[in-house]
Amino acid sequence: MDMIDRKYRILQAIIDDYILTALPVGSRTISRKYEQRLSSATIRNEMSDLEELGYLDSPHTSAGRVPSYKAYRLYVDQMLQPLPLSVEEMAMLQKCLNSRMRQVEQISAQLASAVSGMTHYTTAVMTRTPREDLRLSHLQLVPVADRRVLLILVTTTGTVRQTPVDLEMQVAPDVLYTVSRILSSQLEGCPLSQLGTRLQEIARRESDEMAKLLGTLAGTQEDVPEVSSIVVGGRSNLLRFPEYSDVEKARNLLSVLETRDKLVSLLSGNGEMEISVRIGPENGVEELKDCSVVTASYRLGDGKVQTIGLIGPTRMQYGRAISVLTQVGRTICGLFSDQDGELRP
Amino acid sequence: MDMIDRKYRILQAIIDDYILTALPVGSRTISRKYEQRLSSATIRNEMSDLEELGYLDSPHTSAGRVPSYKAYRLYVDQMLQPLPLSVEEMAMLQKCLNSRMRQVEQISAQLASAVSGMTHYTTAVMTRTPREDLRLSHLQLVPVADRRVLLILVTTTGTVRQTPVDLEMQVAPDVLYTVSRILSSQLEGCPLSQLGTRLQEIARRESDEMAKLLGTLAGTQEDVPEVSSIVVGGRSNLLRFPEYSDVEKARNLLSVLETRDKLVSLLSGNGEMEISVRIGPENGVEELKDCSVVTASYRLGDGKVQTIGLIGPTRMQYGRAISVLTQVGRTICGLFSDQDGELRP
DNA sequence: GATTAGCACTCAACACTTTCGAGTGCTAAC
DNA sequence: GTTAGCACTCGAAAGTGTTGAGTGCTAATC
Repeated sequence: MDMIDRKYRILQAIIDDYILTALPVGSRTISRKYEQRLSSATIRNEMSDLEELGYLDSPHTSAGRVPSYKAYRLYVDQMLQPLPLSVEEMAMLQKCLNSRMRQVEQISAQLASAVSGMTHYTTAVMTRTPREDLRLSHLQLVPVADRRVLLILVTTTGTVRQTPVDLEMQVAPDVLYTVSRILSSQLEGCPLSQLGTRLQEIARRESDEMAKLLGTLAGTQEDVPEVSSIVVGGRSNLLRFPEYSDVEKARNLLSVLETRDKLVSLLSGNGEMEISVRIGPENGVEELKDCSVVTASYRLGDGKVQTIGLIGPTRMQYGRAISVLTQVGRTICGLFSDQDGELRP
Repeated sequence: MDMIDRKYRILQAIIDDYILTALPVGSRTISRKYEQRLSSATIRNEMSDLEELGYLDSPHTSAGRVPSYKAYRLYVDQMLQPLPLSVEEMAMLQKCLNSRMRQVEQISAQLASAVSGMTHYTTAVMTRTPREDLRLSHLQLVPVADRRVLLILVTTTGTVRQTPVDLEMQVAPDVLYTVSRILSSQLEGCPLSQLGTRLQEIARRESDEMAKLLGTLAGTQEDVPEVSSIVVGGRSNLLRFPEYSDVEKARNLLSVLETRDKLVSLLSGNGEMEISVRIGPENGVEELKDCSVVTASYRLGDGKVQTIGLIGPTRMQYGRAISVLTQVGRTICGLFSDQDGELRP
């Protein structure tokens, strides 16, 4: 029996137990539940070593020991065994995402609630549209009121964006249609981010009336927000954990979840289709220094990128969290065969 | 000094004090803080009467007394004095709603966060569109992909609704335009709820190809949800109140706020531009039987109806809540001079 | 007759002590 | 290297008094 290996196993047992119970783990517990061939005294010696190595902390002399951040890091990096979901759970996920939904908001909400239900962790779903990816496919002006039109932009990926525009003069529907057709053909393939500038250019080449119209249109295409929506689900789950039975802590946490900026920073900064685990202070938000965040991003086929984040105490069930997010990724990618963010059964 | 009047004043003092402190109120407190000309013994007698009348409860023999639901009801119905907001607060509200926003979701979120910030109560904002009110003003088909078009409906109030439609055959943009124009003129003024039926009717009079197209369009106009969005803000405020320092209670409450149905029922059922106060069990949601809900509805000019609900403990600052909601109503109605849900500075 | 002072009684909250048990570290024996 | 044994530590839980805010009742006072 390799000694290094044994230390490793004991550390793993401690982390597993602590994740399960949230109670400091004593040598006796390990000896009875995990390493029955070793006496508590032996475990004690090992634990003493592990503490010296920085993997364990002791809250006080006669409590058990608690894993340190370093331990969780090691655990996540090396000790995690894949933990497949049950068939029922996968079916549940599939079913939940299957229902016909049109709005991204709705999908996100559904997803957040399903995932938080499955994991018991608070779940945040952020959807953003990387602007550079969006190119114009079709443009249409629709009359709404006398001097008011709706500018509809269809992108190559099928996303639709609508902007109300107030014109300075009245324009006949037929004219609007002609203008739409000309602009459509001239601007096809133009990145949405450059649409304003391109419209200005075209306007410069046009005569008085038309230039004015195009100028007004250009003016509406300035600030398109990148992050479109953030939905949070399963907040009440936070209060299940004994670490937040202190109301003040819970309140802090909840109020972070109400701060859009902090959520964005929590969910940003990892690549596409990649799962990232940020333990404790790693997540960068001061108030969440003893929370961990597991995030995953998926590309939704229509140019949108969705990031799902699970937020829980540092003693999170990382294996479970990662499995669920992986499966969600597979399910979503399988479903999104469509162009406008609509799900297909 | 009228005796009835005095009882009244004492009850009011008790409620006021309890709302402020959340602590059972004793006779001595009232005698010192509110009715200095009366001794505690006198107050005691009055309180004893009030208890017999059902306005006060005593948690146990030697605690003070606590207002009953009946007392709160009386308080709200008869004792409430108008409590105008400060100039700063009104300015804050105005400023917060003033910023240019396009999406109803955004307005709601902003509003929820502002109102919950001002009142320290959790705030839910529901937006719905009474279907019967919506009538078609303009219809436009926009090509998106080969066999895919976007059906855009503009209502008389200026709301825009878009539905992606998959066609069975490819249709040239010019044809789409012509069809749009004809349908627009034929269907103008048609309530959105009847749109599907009307399209079917027209289809029946048409030839093969066209009938198919119209039939497909009609098929998409079936289930338009009435409640479009619910946004909740200031959840963390709940944990400020000592009544929710019991984590289990707080969790229950939070999880009600995550149940869309319950939120809908909480926010539904009061008329337009009217403020409703539902105390404790009156709000009809079992889990919220010791919460009160103050709601107000406003018509947004574009046919949408927004309902704002403040959720807090039964010892809510009703006066304050009502003032804030009244002011919000005024501000919103002032701002919504526009047709498509966009706010104007 | 309404008001009040006075008194006995109640009960939660707080501080304090004791007990208990789960834990540790160390040492000596296996 | 492993383990049994022992002394020690410390938080949690349970028990104990004390305090103070509260009540209800009665008798005296205005």
